Amino acid sequence: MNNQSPPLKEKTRHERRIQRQRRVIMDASAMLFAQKGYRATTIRDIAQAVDMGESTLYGYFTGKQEVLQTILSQQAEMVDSLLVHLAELPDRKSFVDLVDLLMEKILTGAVYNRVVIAEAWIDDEVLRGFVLAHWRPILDTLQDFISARISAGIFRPIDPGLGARMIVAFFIAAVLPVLRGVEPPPSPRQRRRLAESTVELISGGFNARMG
Amino acid sequence: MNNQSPPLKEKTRHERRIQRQRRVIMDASAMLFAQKGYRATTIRDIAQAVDMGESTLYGYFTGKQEVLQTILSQQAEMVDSLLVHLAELPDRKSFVDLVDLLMEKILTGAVYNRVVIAEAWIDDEVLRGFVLAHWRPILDTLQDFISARISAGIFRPIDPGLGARMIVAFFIAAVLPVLRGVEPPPSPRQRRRLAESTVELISGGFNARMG
Amino acid sequence: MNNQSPPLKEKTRHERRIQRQRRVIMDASAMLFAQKGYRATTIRDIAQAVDMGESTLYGYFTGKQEVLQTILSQQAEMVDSLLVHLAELPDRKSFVDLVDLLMEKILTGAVYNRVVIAEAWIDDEVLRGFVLAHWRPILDTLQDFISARISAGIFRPIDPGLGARMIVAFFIAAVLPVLRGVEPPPSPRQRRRLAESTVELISGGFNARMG
Amino acid sequence: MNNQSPPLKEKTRHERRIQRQRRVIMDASAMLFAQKGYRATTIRDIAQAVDMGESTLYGYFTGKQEVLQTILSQQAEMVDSLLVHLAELPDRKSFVDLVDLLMEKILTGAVYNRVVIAEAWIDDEVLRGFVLAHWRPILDTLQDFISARISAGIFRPIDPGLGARMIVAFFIAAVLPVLRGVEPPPSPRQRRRLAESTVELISGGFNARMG
DNA sequence: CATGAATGAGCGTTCATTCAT
DNA sequence: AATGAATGAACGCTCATTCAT
Repeated sequence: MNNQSPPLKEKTRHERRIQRQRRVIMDASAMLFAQKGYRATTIRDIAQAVDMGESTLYGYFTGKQEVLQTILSQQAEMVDSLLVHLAELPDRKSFVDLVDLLMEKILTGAVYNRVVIAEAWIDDEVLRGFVLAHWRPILDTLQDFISARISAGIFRPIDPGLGARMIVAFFIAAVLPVLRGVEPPPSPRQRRRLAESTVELISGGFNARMG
Repeated sequence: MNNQSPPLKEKTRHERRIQRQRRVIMDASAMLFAQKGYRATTIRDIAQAVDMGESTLYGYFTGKQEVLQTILSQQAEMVDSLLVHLAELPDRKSFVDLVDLLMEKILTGAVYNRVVIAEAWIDDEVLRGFVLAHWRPILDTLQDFISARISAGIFRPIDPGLGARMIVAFFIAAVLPVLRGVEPPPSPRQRRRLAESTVELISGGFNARMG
Repeated sequence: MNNQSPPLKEKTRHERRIQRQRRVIMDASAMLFAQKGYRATTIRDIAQAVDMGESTLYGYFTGKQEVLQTILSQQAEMVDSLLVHLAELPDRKSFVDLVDLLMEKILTGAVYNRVVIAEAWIDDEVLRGFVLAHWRPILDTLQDFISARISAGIFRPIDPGLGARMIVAFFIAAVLPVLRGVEPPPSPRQRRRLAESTVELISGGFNARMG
Repeated sequence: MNNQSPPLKEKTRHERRIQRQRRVIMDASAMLFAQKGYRATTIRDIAQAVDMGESTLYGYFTGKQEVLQTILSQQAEMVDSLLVHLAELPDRKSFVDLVDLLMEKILTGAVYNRVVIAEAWIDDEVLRGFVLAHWRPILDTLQDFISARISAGIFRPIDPGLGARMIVAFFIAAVLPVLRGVEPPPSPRQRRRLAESTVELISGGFNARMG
């Protein structure tokens, strides 16, 4: 029999329990941080939301600050994970896939991103350490993508920097209302259609083609 | 005796003084709210910034909350004032003027807008009462503007809602880094050029024209 | 069957185990109480020091308070045990032996005594119940000892109370730095020499003898 | 008239008020620290003792810690002030004056010294930074004093280090019960007599002079 | 018997606001 | 009108102790 690893399993079970609890706390905290802001959210609020004693939380996090830090770090990792996909995309798949993927990734865990943005909007350290630092490679990749298409004669010769920023702009415009919670998250179908429209408009612009 | 108007004048002078002080307090507060967030900014911080006693502030505002409310209201009025200009623009002036004007208005008092955004991002009441309520007419106007151009055959038949959102998207992309303070405010020249590039890209898209 | 005494033996073995554990816990606690103070020492500190779960400690003591009480009681018993030796000493052995013995007893388990002093210095109940109550007989014995020597013409006629206090004074001076941990505990040889010097000075004073 | 310095006086008045309040708080705190220990004394205890709101205390001290620090520093200064007197004494005045002076200084503000001792007994930093550091010069002076008397043939040739420690020993023995509060502070007369007895015993020892 | 998890009570501290001058 | 002083309410956090396994 394979009962050679009970100690491992035992440990894993315990650790899984802890991880599960941390998740529960983080989810509730993110929800509250998103709705009221980090500062205005009290430990009591969080404890109430997860139905624990306040002091119990301190068994899973060293304090309110660490809950936020963990949320930020987790989202930073999420952003990093985008890069892996992006790097291979431009050649193999269409522009639409790229936009669709970015949207999907961002909107998954929308509440968490709302928290990240809220903090980054106020705190320089968060902005630089967690947002700019991790998004920069994405922007660079986009810029390379545009440059390559210009070289290939697919795009007309525009400033790649401005171009990259514009893609991000559409992005933000599409995604912000959902993150903020004024629009419901789109279904995969809706998201795909939005991505297609977006790419079409970016590609062709508003202007009518002259016959 | 010369007591014809002195009471009036006295009162006016006094009121002007009060208004001046309220301005000073609001400016300092907005600066601090922008940098540290409303919650994290203490009355003591503000009093120190304007070099007054803490309790003196209560002679000009009923409390910290009212300082914020006043900032929000003021910026809501600013947004309303955009509408007046916008309403006449589409016919007389170019698209570029429109974008340029919007940018200019938004970036004037950037700190105030940063505060508005920070609060609206967190507080539903602020979002609805001060932001959505006042920006909605602007969006509608943009949508009308696009519809009109489609009817006129200038734009190709796209969804006007999506179009309006895209204009706002560029807008946000151009303006957000300045509001956030990661980019310096552009000079009028730079702003104009940015507006031109933006409009050009919106109009023509990225794609190369086929011969 | 051989179950005549097993229950007894079993119980005894068990009790010994418990006593051993209590000792371990008390030693670690005394160390920590001495270094950081009773209040500042947490159950967690103790548990960590003895490598047990925190709640396990409650199987051996009813709480932190009882650990302290046990330490205090134990040292009170130690002081009582001094009396047995003292009572017979003055006649049979020299003054030096007396001082030496006291020093040895006090410095054995120095950490425990440091804790006792710390508590007695702060808590009236501890001072009266554990320190004064048990030291009083020692002081009385010393006083009797001095009175007897005065009667015998060995000491000159001084106030026996003041004399007893002075012996204790030398005592404290010699012992306090070791208890406090600013001096290492003396070797038996060093202790003997210190006792001799002390007694010599007490006997003869500082003054040079006039020819 | 001498009303040229009102601003100075005004400032002084305000500062005096603050100093007075700090004194009140320190006195009450020292009392409580002495009775229950620093750790066991809560801000609420202190606030209650001085009949203030808890938060009011923070207008005078940055926290509980600073109250203790101030007490410690103050007593350290007191000890330093002893040195000034000591330096001139040995030649001009008698040994008795020296002992009497030391006693008086130590017993003035006995509660404060009790707190200092309590902390020094537990906290190494306090012991070294506030006690040893400031008492060392006193001990050195005593040692010099003894050496000088030995050279002059007044004292017999004993170890000056041991001698100094013995003087301190008597000192501690005389003073400790008062600091601890088990004996009332002596009147100046009583103190003088105690000093005289002490010096006599130190000088001549217990032993009867042999005819 | 041993223990990690849970928790209520309470701590030191902050701060928007009010009060007395 | 201006202000330093005062404060209640609430916050983040700790810890001795209990509980469930």
